[in-house]
Amino acid sequence: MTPDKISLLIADDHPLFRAGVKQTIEKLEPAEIYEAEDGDKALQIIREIEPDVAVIDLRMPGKTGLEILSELYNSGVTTKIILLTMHKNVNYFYKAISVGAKGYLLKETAVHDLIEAVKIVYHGGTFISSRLKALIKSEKSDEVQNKLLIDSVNSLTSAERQIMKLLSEWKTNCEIADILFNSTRTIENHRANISDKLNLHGAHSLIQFAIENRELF
Amino acid sequence: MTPDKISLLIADDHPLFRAGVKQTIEKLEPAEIYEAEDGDKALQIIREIEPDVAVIDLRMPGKTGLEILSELYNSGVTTKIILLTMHKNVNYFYKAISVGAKGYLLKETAVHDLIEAVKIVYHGGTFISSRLKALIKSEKSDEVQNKLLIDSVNSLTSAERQIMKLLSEWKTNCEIADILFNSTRTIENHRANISDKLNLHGAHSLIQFAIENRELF
DNA sequence: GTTGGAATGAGTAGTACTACTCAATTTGGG
DNA sequence: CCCAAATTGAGTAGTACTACTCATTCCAAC
Repeated sequence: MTPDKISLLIADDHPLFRAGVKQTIEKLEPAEIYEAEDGDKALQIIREIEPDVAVIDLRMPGKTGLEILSELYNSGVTTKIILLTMHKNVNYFYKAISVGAKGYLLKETAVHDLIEAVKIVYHGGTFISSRLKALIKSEKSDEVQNKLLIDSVNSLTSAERQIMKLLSEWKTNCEIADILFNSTRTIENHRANISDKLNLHGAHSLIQFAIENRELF
Repeated sequence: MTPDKISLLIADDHPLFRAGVKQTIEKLEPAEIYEAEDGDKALQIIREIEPDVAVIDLRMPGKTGLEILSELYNSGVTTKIILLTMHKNVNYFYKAISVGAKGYLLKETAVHDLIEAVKIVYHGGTFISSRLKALIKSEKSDEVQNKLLIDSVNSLTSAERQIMKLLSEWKTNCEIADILFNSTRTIENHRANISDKLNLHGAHSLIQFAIENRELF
């Protein structure tokens, strides 16, 4: 089917998982396979070798998959990137798409889907886990809502982003104020503005969002 | 080295990861390999087939690895169980050991370590990721402290456990009170007792512990 | 059949965060 | 240079949780 060997990067910090992906691909498709165990090495290999396709884990030591996508977006690199993650968080999916991901696969996905995704993306298409598609449709949060939510997250200022990062580490307002050399009142005001932008209300809704979506900040 | 084929169960909800483990073992060691994609199937296979060794993920749909260990503890089943998880949480490790795990491996572990662990455990020994051993030693929380902490967690009453479960789902005191048909004051008192047992103090320390150690409840 | 743990509930005081409004200063881009 | 956005800070009121103390009921084990 595919006349030439596909060159492929597998980036994941779990050696056993990389072995699974590698052997699955090799068994069914001739391919030149590169491996990376952290985000920095993955980025380096993509820039130096420009493989046809890269299958990248979202959460890795060093740079996350989303950070790699952001850095390569509009950089002229032709490598097509598929995110492969265990996170069913739809916000991560919308973020990935918004920074140029060509595919989004859940780790719970069947072996067959990975081959399919690599082929399709290699030929210029896009691939999304059917399980995730179902989630997007079924969930109470409808599609438009979530796209808007990602736009809101992207609209956060750097001070606001900083606070979300610290919140995702369970820091209190007091601690954040100390770290940023600000008054507690300032942090409180930033929090209020963030909650406003993200349409969050109630007790610990903001810290919950920060922790459940920490890769977005 | 090993005269007879080892029979081995691999339980993990990620097909690609199972493929990695399976092929890694098969390449280097003759083995009869079974697979399970969730906790219930894993438990069923262990009870029916009693494989020599079972490599089980901590977090799975259905029963978790820790729940499987608890159910099999003192049940007479001879299968030796190795937990294989990405969680570096030392509390999970101490809990696993306290319910009879023979090995505790991090997913970031080298391929070689898995083979080693299976062999050692098969022959009656125990195996712990060197990375985790390092963590246990280095961390500010010393070994004795953490063992005591697990004893404290195990000493929680059923009402207290229930509250920790609900807290790990970000429920507020108000919501928990409604769910359990209690007064908010009762929940507050239970929370105080739990914080006392676990030696937790300050703002959101209890909900943080509940979320970061949810598999313990 | 009493004793101790568990579960239930309350009083009171203090801290942390939310939910509004308002305002001064700083800074980057047209 | 100027304007809009970002950053910084505060007033006030209310809610959620912490940190103690204390009391009642229930149940199971000795």
